[in-house]
Amino acid sequence: MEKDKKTYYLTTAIAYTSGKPHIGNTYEAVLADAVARFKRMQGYDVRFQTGTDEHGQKIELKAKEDGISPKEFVDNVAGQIKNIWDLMNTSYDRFIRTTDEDHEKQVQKIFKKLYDRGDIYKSEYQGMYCTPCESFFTPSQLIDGKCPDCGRKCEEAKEEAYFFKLSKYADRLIEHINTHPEFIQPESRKNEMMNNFLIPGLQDLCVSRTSFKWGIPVTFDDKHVIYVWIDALSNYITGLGYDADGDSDELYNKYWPADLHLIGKDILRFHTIYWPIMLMALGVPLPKQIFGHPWLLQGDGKMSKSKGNVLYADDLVDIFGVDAVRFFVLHEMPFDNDGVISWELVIERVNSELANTLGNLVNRTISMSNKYFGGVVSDEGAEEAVDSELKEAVTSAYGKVAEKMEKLRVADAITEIFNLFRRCNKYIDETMPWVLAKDEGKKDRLKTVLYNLIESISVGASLLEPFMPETSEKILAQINSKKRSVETLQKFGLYESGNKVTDSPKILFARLNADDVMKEVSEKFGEGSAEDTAEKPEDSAIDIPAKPEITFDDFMKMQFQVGEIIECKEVPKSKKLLCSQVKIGNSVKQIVSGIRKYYTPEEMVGKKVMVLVNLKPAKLAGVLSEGMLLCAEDENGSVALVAPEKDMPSGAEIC
RNA sequence: CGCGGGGUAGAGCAGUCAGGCAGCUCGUCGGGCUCAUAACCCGAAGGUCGUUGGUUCAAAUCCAGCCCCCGCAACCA
Repeated sequence: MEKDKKTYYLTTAIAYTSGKPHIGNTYEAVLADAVARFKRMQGYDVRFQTGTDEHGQKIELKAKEDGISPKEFVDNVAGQIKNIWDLMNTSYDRFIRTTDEDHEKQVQKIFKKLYDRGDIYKSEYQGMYCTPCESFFTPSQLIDGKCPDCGRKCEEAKEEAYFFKLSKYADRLIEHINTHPEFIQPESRKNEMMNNFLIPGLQDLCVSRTSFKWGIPVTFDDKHVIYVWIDALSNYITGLGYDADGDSDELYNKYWPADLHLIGKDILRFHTIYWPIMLMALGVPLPKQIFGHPWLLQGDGKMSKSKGNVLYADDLVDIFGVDAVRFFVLHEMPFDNDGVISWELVIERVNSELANTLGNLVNRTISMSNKYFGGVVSDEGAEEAVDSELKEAVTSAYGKVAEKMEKLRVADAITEIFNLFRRCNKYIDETMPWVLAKDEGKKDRLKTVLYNLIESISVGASLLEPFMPETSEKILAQINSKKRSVETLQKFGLYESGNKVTDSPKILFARLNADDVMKEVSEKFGEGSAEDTAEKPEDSAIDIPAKPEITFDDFMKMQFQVGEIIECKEVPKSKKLLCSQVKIGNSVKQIVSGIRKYYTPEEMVGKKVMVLVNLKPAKLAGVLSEGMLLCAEDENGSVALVAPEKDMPSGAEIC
């Protein structure tokens, strides 16, 4: 039996362990889980892999800031991510971490193999180099020709690095994409990749770094660590026990090539270009499909990061429960547009779909069964014409859902299931069981009506399992039934006649009062308004990386003065820039600042602020700037101008 | 002319690739019902499909221009 099963291997992108994942990241895992569960239901032998991407400079730095080792740092974050995935009931088979020993070992082998085959070669990376910081920068990153970190002079330099010959395989990849229209999904993305990257021509990819240490070392050249591409992408095969020397695991032989890589639309390029080329170079078959899903955005302005209330899956679960959150992200995500989430929207969905349509249906049906027949549900065969439409809706539901799922239209699949529940509610109105109950002669008809309802709910609940596993189970338990197989979902009348439903139905989803929920939310996670955030000095302290010590002479080189803003307007063609005329003593300087998001030109005028006067002028968005307005900046990039504490004349020196 | 996404009823969206009466859910209003979680069922109102022009018997849909919003990139001196 097992051998005959068709396999289905799907993966999510691995999450970067730089911090706690928000609801958008979680969406991907839940989406993959729904697909995985649905495929299992259809009888596939499914393998579902997810995990974390744990190397890189950013993590090295963050760990340093926290005063812990990178490994401790990623252990902590990966733990959080895994907890959230578990909380969301994602049924992954492996949670791979790029720091897993088996993964690291294979990545080294893959790198070596590509090198041995001549697809990776050593060359030089050119750029501007700051020796004290040991960092490379592109010319555009430099601040006035100087290092953006320490302000010292950078020099044109070369660093040795390994490069991967993408161009060699470009033609083959173009051919593959053209002959496999299903390869990149949604299809609109295909043109994007072709036009922007493949057709203009691929540049060889830099695949190693010497500027940081937190990565997998190149075995034959230990100055280098393997950069993210080869490290992270190869998780899809190393997680199955792929071996570059040909001694791969059973799992690999069984499940590769993957049926689906589910990823965010932002990383489509890496998965549809770099990854396939890597596989071609290794002589490994390509995955069948790569789906770049849209993003889940936080629509409500009230939930900005600067106010500290970004949406996290665990907070949402705290308020709404796992299945309500799963339902929301799966159902509210449009297929190729970005979706929106906010507390209010979740409340509305929970009330209308989960509480009203589904919860109430189950509850009223079970209540009637108890009220009229002591919970016993039996089919007395007293059919009437109205029944056929209900039966048709029930038996055709699976087909409709499967059709949507085939196209990964998960939201539409859920809609189909809820259409079934809606149809059941309508059936209750059509048959009016409470009227039948008053007529002793209609007893058989009443029994049959309730039987039809319970049977319909049993099918609906089974269909719900991939999307809302807990709810599915709860409903089936309440009606004393089991999850149906795909075959039996398409037949009506398989609920065991004479069976008894629970005599104490539990509310599946309670209706929520928006005001109460919002109150709870602000008590638990938030602070009411932006104004009173200031009274949390403990939390609002932030640390930034220390810069090298400077001498008093260095300090004295800088001239700070009080400046009065006498005129200010937005810089056309820019989004963040304001151009101010600043009166300093008796002269006026034009200064451009990137603070448009936080100050309007009107409120700038008249302010007396701290100005760095002797900064070399530079052009920003084509406009000359002759100094710098000093600002305080918090961790979210929100800024406040620095002003003298008492009124001082324009031009007063600050020292 | 940096790259990309979007603008369809009060809200959230589908429909656009293959042109053919403008649709779904929520909300609002009216009605019905009372088994149920003030739930359920029926009906109605509500849209210049961002804008201008073009192609067509016919355009939300195809073509061209313009406006606005959102990401990214750049720039945040």
